[in-house]
This record gives sequence, structure tokens and C-alpha cells, in this order.
Amino acid sequence: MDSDSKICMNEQCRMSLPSSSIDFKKGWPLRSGGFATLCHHCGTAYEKLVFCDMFHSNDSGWRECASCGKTSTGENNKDCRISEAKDIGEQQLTSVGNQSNVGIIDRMKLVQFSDDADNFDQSQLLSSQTDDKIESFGQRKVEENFLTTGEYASPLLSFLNPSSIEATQNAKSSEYKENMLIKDVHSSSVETNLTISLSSTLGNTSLLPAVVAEERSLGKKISSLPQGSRSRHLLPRPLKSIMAAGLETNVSTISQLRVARPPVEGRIKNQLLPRYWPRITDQELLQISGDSNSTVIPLFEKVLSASDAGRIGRLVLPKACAEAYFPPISQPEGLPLRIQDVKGKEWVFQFRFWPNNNSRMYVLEGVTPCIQSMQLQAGDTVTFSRMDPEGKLLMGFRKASATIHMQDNKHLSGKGTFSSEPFFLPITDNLHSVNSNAGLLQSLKGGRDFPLNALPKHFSTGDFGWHIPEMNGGKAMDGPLPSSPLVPERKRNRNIGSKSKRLLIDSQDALELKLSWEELQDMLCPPPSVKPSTVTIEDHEFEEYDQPPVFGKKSIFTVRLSGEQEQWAQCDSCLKWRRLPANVLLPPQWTCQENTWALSRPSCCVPDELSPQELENLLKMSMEFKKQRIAVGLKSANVHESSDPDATENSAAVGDDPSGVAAASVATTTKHPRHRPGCSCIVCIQPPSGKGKHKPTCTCNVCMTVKRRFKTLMMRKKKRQSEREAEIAQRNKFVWVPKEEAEVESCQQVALGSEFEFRSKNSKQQSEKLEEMGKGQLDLNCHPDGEILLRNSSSRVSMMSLVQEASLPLENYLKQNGLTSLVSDQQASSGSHVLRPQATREGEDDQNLSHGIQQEEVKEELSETDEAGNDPS
DNA sequence: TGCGTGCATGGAAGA
DNA sequence: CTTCCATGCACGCAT
Repeated sequence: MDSDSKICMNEQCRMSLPSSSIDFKKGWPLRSGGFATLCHHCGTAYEKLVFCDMFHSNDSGWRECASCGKTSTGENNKDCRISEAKDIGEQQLTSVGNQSNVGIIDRMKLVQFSDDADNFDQSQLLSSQTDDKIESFGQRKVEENFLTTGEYASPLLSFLNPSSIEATQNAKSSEYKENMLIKDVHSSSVETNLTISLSSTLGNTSLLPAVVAEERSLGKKISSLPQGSRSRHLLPRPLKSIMAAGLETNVSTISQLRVARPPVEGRIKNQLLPRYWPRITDQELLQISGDSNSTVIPLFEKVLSASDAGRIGRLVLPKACAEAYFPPISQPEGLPLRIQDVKGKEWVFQFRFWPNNNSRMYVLEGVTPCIQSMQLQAGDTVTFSRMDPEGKLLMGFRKASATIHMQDNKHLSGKGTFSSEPFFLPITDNLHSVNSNAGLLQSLKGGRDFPLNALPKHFSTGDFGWHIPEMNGGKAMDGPLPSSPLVPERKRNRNIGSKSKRLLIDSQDALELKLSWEELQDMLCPPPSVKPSTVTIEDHEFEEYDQPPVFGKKSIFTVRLSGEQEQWAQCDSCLKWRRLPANVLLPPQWTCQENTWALSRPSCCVPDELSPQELENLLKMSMEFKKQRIAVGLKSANVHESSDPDATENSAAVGDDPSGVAAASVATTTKHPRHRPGCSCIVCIQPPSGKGKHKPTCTCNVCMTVKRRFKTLMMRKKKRQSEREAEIAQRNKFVWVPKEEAEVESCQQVALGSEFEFRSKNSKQQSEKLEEMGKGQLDLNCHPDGEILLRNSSSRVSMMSLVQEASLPLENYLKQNGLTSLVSDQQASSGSHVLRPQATREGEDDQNLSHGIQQEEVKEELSETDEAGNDPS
């Protein structure tokens, strides 16, 4: 509890509150973003003491409830909020209490209140306040909104009459530093209606630079409103009521405005860069809030960077936003944050920070599954909002518009196909097209839902992805679709847990995503009438289209025994399957009437060309192929890391190679699925063959990394080996050998030269080791067939051939380092040798060393092989 | 060998 | 000049 507490203004109440939890201008702040409007204890209408949501900072975080003293996790906080809601519902409203006994800042608040009250309909407020009872929480919410009007108006008014608010803002700013909880949020419900306010208040949008151009026309429309009315229009009102009333302006126009909503709070207002101001239309807000009593408060948004959208799973948060809208954290470990996504799925991200240049860098960790589920990429925008009074954090998104992605109206695709990498599909605009294929997809997928069907219906209304979550104890709301039926509830929290599991995405979810994505790809076709031009970017050939891809109809390709290729498509009208030439690209909606390739008159009356049995077989084959394709794709992605990088570009499109559906599609995997053209990782920058492109003395990043990894691998294997041997030796009759013949794993072990290690003569283990080492032997720069060689050969000759084949620098290294005797030494020894730990650890200074080590390992394997072969026991 | 984690670095943008 | 933050990178663990 703060020592500097404030007292409820009602003298009969005098409830004490920590000053750090008080926003003197706006009333009692709630972490959930609501506004304190009446005392929880005495019912004074001016302030609201909501005990269980007034958390304040302490050394271990912000989790201590200022009133009930609960310290804890988000779960507890959630409970607190629930209890708060109950309390609120039971609260009574009374008239404004005696306000005489308040501190100076409180008095400032009163002045503010008074000023603000002048700006709106006081009678409304007072009548509400003097009501003996307001039973429903909803009613009370209206009250709350009125009470916050002044607060809300302040930032806007500051444009018009800055002096009227400046004092309060200043007074408040110091409080911000005391408590992060209050920084934001009070703008809250008010911001919801900012569009209205702006529209009606600011005829000249230049007063508020963040107001985007879309509202110009509207601004003109309302600019003639008298000043007096402007204030009134600044009043926050429940969005629904605004919409219902129609108000002064065209609702649809208003709701479509994408307005950058500046933070109201002084501190945030000054510090939050406009690029983080949430741009959200009222329509979107309306959709979010739905019919619930909840108010959605846009907090901030961020355009995803490559890092954010990458697989690291860390979303860098703007510092100001993090400190303003997320709970204060004092430890780098941070705390888990529950955030609900657009589908209503609740995620838990770790909100934390890193010390950085005497500052902090805030990140949300574990966002990958969420971002994947929303199919977000770099350039898309993630919007953070909060739903009051629950205080639930919401995470929405906006896909980057197609016009941004497809600059110059060009469309790049992988060679000959459309890449499975972002295809820049303006997905929301095409959702109907997608859905139009859902039926077919379902049939092809055995009736499984097409994932995109699960998207909220308002997806189709714009580029904004919001889903109205189930709120208030699961109370269903009208309008929005329920959570994705593809994600059973039991799966939703799978990624919640230990740190290491945070990034886990349910495999089934991933599969769903993959399938849907690929199926979506399948429906993408180059515009039929457009001839691509070929461009080469970094040795990758791309077909460049002047027009974006179109949705094509899903079809099934077959090859007759005669080798003839054909395509089967289902009529959208009669659902009969028709045979078509393989090279035909169908529109998303296609009927028999459009079957110009039909031998007979194109009509739905023509009997199905496939018997039920044939159709069943066809669909079955298609399904199986689909599975194979996914499986092979995944396998290929995992296994063929060192395959030809020319295959990096995915190729997945229907119609590209209709002749071999399987063959063509199986080849759609990349050697590394997450890599993109231009990726500079070790896999992507290595030469195609992995051999011969780097000289032994090469110190490039690839070589150095390979060496480093190789050394690490070898040391670990040795460690495991020695441990295993120790275990076996202990179990059997130990055969002690001097340390010099044992292997050494670390400097410490080297230092303990007097110790002994033991080794096993177990040939079986040696064989296992050989295989294991053989695997480990494979490296990026080794012969691609090395694994096969290793697997297929246990003979010394084969190993030597491998050595010669893959490790040519061995001889050079051994000669250069006077280690030619090592070969025989190793062969003669029991197979272990002492590595040079320092060099091994820091071996970047000697490129050849790694080759040497590699050679040594090979020799070791050779000797071990011999040993295994020669020692049948 | 991949991946997670923590930290460092440097460019960009704001003060 | 300072701060932010996007990204790189090293290290260690898991597979």
C-alpha cells in the first residue's frame, strides 16, 4: 500500500486509497481501463473505489491489489476483476458527496470536473447521480461514460482550449511516474467515440494531424457546428447508442473512418509516436464490442517487423506503449499477459524486457503461434486494445493492404508458380471467393471445415481482423462468429505453460494452418490472360505478373494410363464432376454451362461423367495425395536442408504442372521452410553442393559456423560417449585406461589429468556410435551422399573414401600441424584422443583446425569401426 | 543441428 | 546527442 494515500471525498466514507492508484483528473483509475466514478465503499458518485482492480507497483511487479491486498498472477487479477464487476452491479449511486475535505490535487480534480461538467449536459449527469439506485450495470456504465466525458474531452479540448486542461495535465503527469497503471487508459471508453468527436469538433483536421484523410468530407460536413455543440459531441457515448441514433452524420461513413487515435494521457500523448496510435474505425469497434456491455479501448498498434513476424516469437513492443498500457514490470522476466486474439482464442504471452542501453526493450514473447494463426507477416499491423470493464487485452490485426504489398501492381511468384510464401493475397477481400470453394474443399477434405470459414464474418467487410470474444463469463454475443471450431477448447491452452513450451503450437493447429494455406495456394492461379515476365533476383528466377493472382477453382488432376493429362472439376451448380483439359484455369465459380470443353452440350443436365465409385476413388486419391504432399513437404523441409538451394522457392500452384500433380506438388517444399529469398542464414548462403565452393582456408561465415558447430557436436558426442562408457564400465568389469587415452571434454577435465576414465569394449555400442557419429559427420559442406555412405558402410575402406571425398583438407591439416602420426596413433589407440580444448573452443583462429578435428573424428570413427569389427565380444 | 534465450549493436528517428 | 528498436549473434539446451 502506498503510504501516501488519498481519502474518499465523501466524509462519511473516508476510505483510503493509495495515491499511486489515483488519477486526479479522471477519477480512480482501473487497471482494466475503466474509470472510477463512485466509491465502492460508500457509493459516492463522484469516485468509484473498485478495490480489486487497483493494483499498484511493488518491487516484485505490479500485482498487489491496493485494497484487497491480493498479490498474484494474472489469474488472481482476473478474479479480482470479476469480483469488481459483481460489486459494481450492486453499487448504489448517490449524489456527489461532500467534497470539502480533499487534497489540493483533489480540488484540482474538482475544478476539472466542474469545467468538464460545463461542457456537457450536467442535468443528465446529475440526474443520474441523484438516482437512488441504478440497478443494472449497463446503466451504470452509461453513468461512467458521462463521468469520464470531461476526461476524455481533455485531450481534444486541448486542441481547442489547451489552457483549460493544462493544469490538470501537469498535475497529473507527476502521478504517472508514480504509477504506471494510470497512464493510459482513462482515455478509454472515450476514445471509442473519438471519431465522432473529431468529426464534430474539428472541422479542420489539421488540428489533429493524426486524423487521416478519409474523414475530410465528414469534417466539412460538421465543421459548421457551433462551438457549443462541439463540446457536447466530445462527450463519450456508448458506441451503440451513437450508432443507433444515427447522430448528425452518416453512420456508415463515420464508422469507416480509420482514425489515428492519439493517447489522451499527457505523458503518453507526448511520448507515444503517432505511428503507434491505433487506427481503428468505429465500425470495427462496434463489431468488437458487439452487443456486450463492454467497451473496447484501442491502445496502440504496431506494424510488424520481420523480427516480430519471424519465428523467434518475439514481438518488440514500443517502449512507451509497453510502459503505458501493459502492467509495470520490474524484473526482466516480466510476467505473463493474457491476450485474446481475433478468434477469441486466448493467448498467454510473456511480457518482459531486456536492459538495453540504460533503458529497456520490451517484448512479448511467444507470439509466434498467435501470429501464425492470424497469418500475419511483416508489414501487417497488430492492434492492441482493451476491453472494459473486464480489462481483457485484445489483439487484433490489420493485414497490410494489397496495394502496399503489390507495389507497382506487380506480383512476384516463384519460378513458374506462385510461391507459397506470402502471396500478398488481399485475403479479406477475397474471402467470399474462398468460401465459395469451401464446399469443394470440404468434400476434398472429408468434410473438414475450411479454416477460413472460421474467420469472423466481418473479415469480409474490410481488412480488419477482429473477433468479438466471448465475454462476461462466456456470454455469447451476436454477430461475430464463434471461435474457430477447428480449435477445440481443450487445445487452446496448450502453449501455456513453461517457458520452453511457450512457443509450442499445437501440431494439429499447425497442420490445419498448413493445409489451409496450401489449399489456398492451390486455388491461386496466375491471371489467365496475363503473360509473366521473368526477372532474376539473386539468382532466383521469378515470374512477374502485372496482376495479382486470382482464385481459381479447385480441381483434381489425373493422368490416364495413356499418359493423357486431364482435370476434373465440380460444377458449382449441379455439383457434378466434369472432365476438362489439364491446362484449363477455371474461375472460382464455375458451372457446367461454362464447360466449353464438353463433348456434348454444356449443361448441368448432362449426366455425371464419373460414376459414384469413380468419384469416390478420385476424391480418395486426392485426399491421399494431399496427405502425402503435406507429409513429404514437412519431411523434405526437415531433411533436405542441404539440398539444392535453387529449390528454395516453393512452387505450389495448380495448373503449373498439371501433369504430375503429385510430382509437382511434392516438389513444393523448400529445403528450409522458413527461409526466404535473400535469407542470409547458413543454410541459404551455402553453395548448392556444399562442397568445393569454400576453400579450406575460407573464413566466411558459413565455414566458421560449420566449424564451430562441428566442434560443439564432437565435444558433446564425446561427452555422451564417455558418460555412456562410464556407465557401462561401472556396470561391467571396468577396464580402466589412462586419462591420456580417454577423451577430454572441457578445460576442467583437461586440468584433471590425473583422473582416469574408462571405456567400454562393447561392440554394439561402438556400432551405434558409428552410426551416430556418421550422422554427426554430415555437415553442410560435406558430400551430400555422405550419410548414405556412412550408413551403408562400416568398412574402413568406405570411411577412408569418405574422408578423401569429403575432407580433403585433412592431409593438409595434418601435415601443417605435424599430426600425420595422429592417424596411426588414433588407429592404434582405443579411439579416444585429447582435443585441444582451447583451440576447440575458440578455434575460429585456425580454420584448418576444424577440418583437422573433423579428420580426427573420422579417424576416430575408423578406429572404432575397426575395434567394433575386430572385437566381436 | 535446430532452436530458444539473452544481449549487443547500429541505424533511424526524435529531442 | 539521445533514445528507440530492429536485428544480429553467441551461447547453451534439446532433439
